Amino acid sequence: MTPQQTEQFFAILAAADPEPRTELLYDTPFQLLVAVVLSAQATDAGVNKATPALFAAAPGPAEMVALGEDRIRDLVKTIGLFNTKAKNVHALSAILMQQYGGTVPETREALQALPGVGRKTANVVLNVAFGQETCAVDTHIFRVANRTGLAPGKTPDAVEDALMAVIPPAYRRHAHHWLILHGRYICIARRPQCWRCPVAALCAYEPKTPAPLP
DNA sequence: ATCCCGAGGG
DNA sequence: CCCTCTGGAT
Repeated sequence: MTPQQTEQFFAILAAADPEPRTELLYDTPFQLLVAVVLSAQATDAGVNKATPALFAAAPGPAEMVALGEDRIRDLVKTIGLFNTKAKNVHALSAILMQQYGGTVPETREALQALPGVGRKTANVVLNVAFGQETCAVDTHIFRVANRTGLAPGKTPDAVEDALMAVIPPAYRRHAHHWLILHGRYICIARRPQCWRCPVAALCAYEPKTPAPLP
């Protein structure tokens, strides 16, 4: 994709959502962090169902530590990989209390040192909670970057590097948001909805899928 | 490369 | 019934 096409690509996605909300959907960076840790290999619907009760019981890291691993596990039972996730959420909360005064650190290194937090989760927190110009390459963005030809790469890390190299400065802050929504609702894994895709003309994916018969 | 591991969709 | 879903650690 040429730089002009890349510019157009983002201009079109941005036009669909010109002023993405910058307020957190969760009350605090801590709750966002926990929600993203829980979202690994899980559906967003499953996480959205479990988090209200979890955060009602433990809104911050102090309460999460007090709640204890067993009760956390109980509250996230309906999500896959719940054993690992309960352990990580509890351990991570304890570290925030011990090392960061109960706050969420704002650097990639500190975030990635937390249990259950890898590069993708760290990048989401940095972007969504702290407004940094990072792009978290999850399966949605990995697929969109490769399928469209926007920023091809064989590994998520390679795609992230490619994205950071091609995203025009004006779009860097919200590129993550626009790309993930595009992947979630239009450029779907099984059956991309090319017939209603706003960037189909710029996309390398072939054959473009036709609209389903009524 | 393998394990973790429930819910929902096709 | 089989597969995927906003991964991370070993």
